[in-house]
Amino acid sequence: MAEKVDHEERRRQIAEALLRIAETQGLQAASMRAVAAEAGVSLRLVQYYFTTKDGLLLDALARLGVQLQARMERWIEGAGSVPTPRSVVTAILSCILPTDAESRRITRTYAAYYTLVLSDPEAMEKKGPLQPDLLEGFLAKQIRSAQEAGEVGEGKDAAVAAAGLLAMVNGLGSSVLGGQRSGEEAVAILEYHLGELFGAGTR
Amino acid sequence: MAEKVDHEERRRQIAEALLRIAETQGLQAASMRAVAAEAGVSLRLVQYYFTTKDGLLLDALARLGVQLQARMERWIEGAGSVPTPRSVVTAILSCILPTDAESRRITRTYAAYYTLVLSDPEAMEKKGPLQPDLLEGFLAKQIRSAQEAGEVGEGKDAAVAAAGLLAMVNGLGSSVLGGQRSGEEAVAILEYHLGELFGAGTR
DNA sequence: ACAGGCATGATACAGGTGTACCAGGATTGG
DNA sequence: CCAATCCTGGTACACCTGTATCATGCCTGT
Repeated sequence: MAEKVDHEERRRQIAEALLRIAETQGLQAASMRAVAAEAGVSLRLVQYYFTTKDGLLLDALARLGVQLQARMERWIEGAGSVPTPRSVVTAILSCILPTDAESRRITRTYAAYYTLVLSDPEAMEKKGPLQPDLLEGFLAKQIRSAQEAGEVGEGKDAAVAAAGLLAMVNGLGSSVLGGQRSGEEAVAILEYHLGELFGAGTR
Repeated sequence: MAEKVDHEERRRQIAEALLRIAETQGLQAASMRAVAAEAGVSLRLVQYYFTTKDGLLLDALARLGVQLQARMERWIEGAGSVPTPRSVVTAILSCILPTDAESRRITRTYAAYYTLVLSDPEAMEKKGPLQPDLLEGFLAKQIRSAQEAGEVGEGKDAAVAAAGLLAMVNGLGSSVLGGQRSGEEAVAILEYHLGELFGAGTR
C-alpha cells in the first residue's frame, strides 16, 4: 500500500489549529473551513482525516486533556525535590489557574468547550483522560495523608475540602477569564484558603 | 397615534422565549426563527421589537439579571425574621446553586451566555444590574460585620474569603450542571465551608 | 370620515455551514 | 511496467443564518 504521510502528525496539526481558533475566537468560529485555513490545508483534508466535525471536536478535546495532564505532572515535579502533600495540592490547583500563557490558553479553550458539553449532556464521556472526579479523589487522598501527618486539623473533612477547593479554582479561573481579576490575585485567594486548610486549624 | 399593543409585554414575551431556548438547548440554538416559533409570533415581529439579534440577546440577559436579583432578595427575606450576617451570606450563596427548578433554569441560562461574553470581551458591560464585583463587595461587608460581632475569627480576611466563596459557588454550580454532583451535595459542600468560616476559627 | 402612522405578514437576499461527490496525482506492490 | 491504493484538490448541494424590503391591515386623533 502507499503509505506516504504521517497520519498522526497531520491529525495533530489540524486538531491544534482547531484548538487555536477555539482559544482566540471561540468554538462557534471554528468552522471546518476556518480550521482548514488555520492549519494551512484544504477543506478536503480536514474531512479526510476527521470524517465528521464531531470527530474533530472530540479528538481536539482529548488532545487538550493530555496537554493539561502533562502540565500538571510537570508542575508536580517542579514543586520540590521531596513533594509534600501540601506542595502537591498547591501545584495541582494553581497550575489550573490562568496565570501564564500556557494555562491561559488551556483554560480559555476548555471554557470554549464548556457550553458545548452542556447542550449535549454526557455525549462526551469516556473520552477524557482527565475526569474531574478522579482529580478530586486524588486531591482528597493527598489531604487525608497530610491529615495523618498532622498538617491539617482532625476535624476537617478531606473529601469535602477537596471538592470545595477544586470548585473554587474553577470559579476563580472563570473570573480571571472574565476580566474581573488578574491571575495573580486568583492565586493569592487560592493560597489564602490553602493556608486556612493546612494552617493546623487554629489561626 | 395608533397605540394598540403593550410593547413591553411583547418584548418580555419574546425575550423569555429566547431564555427558554437558551436554557434547554443552548444559545447557539436560539436563532431568530426559533425564538419567533417559541414565542408563537412571526419572524418579522421579533425583528420589529428587537431590531437586531444582539439587541435581543442583551435585553434577554438583562431580564435574566433582574430575575436572579429578585430571587436573591426573596431568599434573603426568607432567611429569617432578623437576618444575621451569616444567614444573609448563606442565603445569597445557596440561592445561586442549581437546586430547585428556578435556580437550575437561571444557572443553565447564565452558563449559556458564558462563552458568549468570553468571545466578545467587555462588549456586554454597563448592562447588568448584577455585577459580580458588587455582590462580592456586599458579601465581604457582611462577613466583616460578622467579624466585629465575634462570629468569625479575627485572623480571617473578609474580602479574600468572600471572593473565594463566590468562586466556589460558581464552580459548584458548574459541576452540578455538568452532572458530576447533585444540587444537594453542592449545598452540603458550601455549608461545610461556611461552617469553617463562621465556626469561630477553632475546630 | 379620513388620512397617518403603527403593527404585522410574507418573502427575498446574500452569506456561511457541514457534508458529499468526482476526479486526478503520487507511490508502492507485483 | 502496470495496476491498485492512498492521498488531495475543487466543487456542488442542501440547509440555515441574520437582515432588508414590500405590502397590507387596523386603530386613532381630529
